[in-house]
Formats: sequence, C-alpha cells, structure tokens
Amino acid sequence: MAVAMSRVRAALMLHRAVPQPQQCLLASLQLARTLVCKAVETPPAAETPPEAEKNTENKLLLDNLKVLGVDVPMARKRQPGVLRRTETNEHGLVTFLKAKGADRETVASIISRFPRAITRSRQHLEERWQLWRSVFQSDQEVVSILHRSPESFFRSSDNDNLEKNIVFLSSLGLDSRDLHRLLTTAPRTFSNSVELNRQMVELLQDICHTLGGTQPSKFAKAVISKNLYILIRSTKRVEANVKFFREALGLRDSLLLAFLQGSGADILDMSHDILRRNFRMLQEKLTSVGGSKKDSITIIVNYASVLYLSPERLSEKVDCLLREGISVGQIVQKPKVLDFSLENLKWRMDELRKLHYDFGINGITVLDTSKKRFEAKLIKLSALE
DNA sequence: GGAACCGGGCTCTGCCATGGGT
DNA sequence: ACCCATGGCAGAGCCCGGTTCC
Repeated sequence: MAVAMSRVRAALMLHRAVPQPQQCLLASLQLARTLVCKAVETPPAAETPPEAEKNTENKLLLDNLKVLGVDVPMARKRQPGVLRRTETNEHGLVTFLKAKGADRETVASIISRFPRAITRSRQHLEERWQLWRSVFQSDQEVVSILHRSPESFFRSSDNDNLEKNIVFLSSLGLDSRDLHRLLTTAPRTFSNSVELNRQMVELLQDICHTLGGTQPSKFAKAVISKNLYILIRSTKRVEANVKFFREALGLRDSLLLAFLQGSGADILDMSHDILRRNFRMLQEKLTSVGGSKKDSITIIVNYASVLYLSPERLSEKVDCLLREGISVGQIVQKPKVLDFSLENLKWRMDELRKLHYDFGINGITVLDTSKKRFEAKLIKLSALE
C-alpha cells in the first residue's frame, strides 16, 4: 500500500501544472487510499460445507444465494466454477453493498449476473469502492453503475491496475469531468489493463504523427473525449477503420486528421465490417437517386454519423425526403437532416405541407432545428397564411 | 430577428474465447 | 482439469440550443 501511495504522490508531482479539477481528483484519490489503509483487514467469510467435495456445488452456498434472492440457474450458466468454491464472501458483499445504499433486488441481480462478485474480500471491495469514489460524487452513483454493469466493477481483481488507470487517464489531460463521463459511460475502460489503454492511446498518437500532426497528445485526448467508447475497442478495429477512411475518403492528411478528431471520432470505433457495408450502401443509395460517389464523401465529411445509419434506415429517410420534393443536392448540402428520426421528419413535412411550404424556395434547414424552434416557426408561418 | 453553423448531450452490456496459473 | 482474468465482439440514432452570420 505504501508503494501505491507513493506512486499517487509521484503522479501528483508530475502533474503540478494541470488544471485545478484534476488536482482535486488526484488529491481525492490519495485520500481514498489513505482511508482504505485505515480500514480493518477483514478476511473473506468462510462458507465451508460439511464435506468439501471437489467438482460438486457447495450446497450451503447455493442455499445462501437462494435466500438472498439470487437467480441461481443464471449464476450457474454464467460462472459455474463460483458455485463450487468452498470459500466465498456473499454475506460480506451483501452487507457491503447495502451499506452503500443498494437494495436487496439490486444486490441479488448483481450476483446473478456476475457471480464472481462474491469471491471478493471486504478489504478488496472497500479499496475498489474508494477508487471509484475518487471519480464519482456519491455512493449512489457507483451503485447505479454497478446495477447497470456488474461486470465492469467486478471483473478484475487488480485494484493496483485500476489506480494506475486513473493516474494514466488523468495524465492524458482528461480532467475530472471527462473521467467522470468516461467511467459513467464506458466503465469497462477502467477494468482494462493499463497497458491495453496505453496501446490505444499510443495508436491514436501514431495516427496523428502519420498524418503529419504535431500535437499527438492533444489529438488522442480529443478523440477520447469525443468518443468515450474508443478505449474499450480493439486497436485492430480502430486501425482498420482509419486505414479505410484514408483510402475511401481520399482526403489530404491534414483534412483527414481534422475529420478524425472532429465528427469522425464518433464512428472511429464502429465495427469495421458494418462501417464498410454502410459506406458502400450510402454510395449505392445516392447513385441510385441521381447523386454521385463524391456526394457521399461530402456527406460523410460534414456528417460522419451518417455511417451509423443502417442501410434500411438511410434508404427510408432519403426516400421520404425525396418524396416531398427535396433534391439530392439539398440533402448533400444539409446532411444533418438525416440525423432526425423518420417519424419526426414525416411529422415536420406533414405540418409544412399544410402550410404550403416550398422546400425548393425556402430550403430544408427548417427540418434541422429543435422541436421548440420548429414549433415557433410553424406559428409564424401560419400567421402569414 | 431569423437563419445557419456548430458542437454537445444522452448512450453500451453480456457473452465468448483464450492463455496463464494452480 | 479447472478457474480466473482479460481481450474482443455484436449492433447500429436522435435531439437540443448557444453562437455567429446576414
């Protein structure tokens, strides 16, 4: 523990120049570790069956789990080995989580979905909790993430690695707000080995270098804060996607770099096959209605999330707009209209039709506004009628 | 004052495969 | 032989409003 403490202290020294929120975070991380040091060492509760047989389930444990409301068949399906263990800490876990504000159902659901949780000792739980709390504001926030994704919290037993991750991610210049968003949105990031996270960051920095960028760290930070899922994807996937963009978009390096840390960051982590498929289908759809392949690139550069749309959804939206007399050129110039749901677009076009709105004369920007602004616009248009 | 531009907010786990350790 | 820890994958949008421009 003393070693860990000194590491955090060292991290604090290293990042003396960072903004205030980050200093606060590292300070609270240090405090968290201090508190855990003071916690009483509690060995895991032993649940030894009368006859500890190998390769058979621990009957006493099964009874305990049933009493706790755990879905035993589900637990058995997920991690059968846990049910054969002779030493587990289910009571300790229940007491611990309840003290943090989790109700009975939540705890039962957590164990059902990630049985290995009951193998963690009190000391381990306390330490891990405090590390999470160095990023979150309250116990309740941690409980809600645990309820959502028990695996993210319990899959790794390496608290030292978790601490290194927090220090490493802070060192990228991600402030406490970014870290909070990261841990809330993609909690698995913090269970990755710090080495895996480092590999992704290095890949991003390499990409920046390759494209002639001069601020690789800034680039990596920008991509991560724009796409919080990037660190739970494989470097293989991200690398393949960048390579594909490079070939398919035909942009100058500097433009590609701007694209990747801008709107392109959103789709950088897409499944590579789906990305290629959606790109191909976008081109096919546009050419089938009179557009060109160049148009599809213009759309992607201005609105990368178009590649997120399934071919069916994209086709429906484009057809829906064309039926209303909107031209392909208008869609290419204003692709963000594709961002809105089909239902929303239909409703807006119905309302505008009633008021004899002419998209040819007035353009289609009216479709790309918030509901509030759109309704205000409708009122004005009806007054003019 | 209204249109256009622009970026940000939500959001994503549960399962399988595999290699290492005992 | 078994369990644990870890890496990787599937699947695939919608909405809002601050700021700037004309």
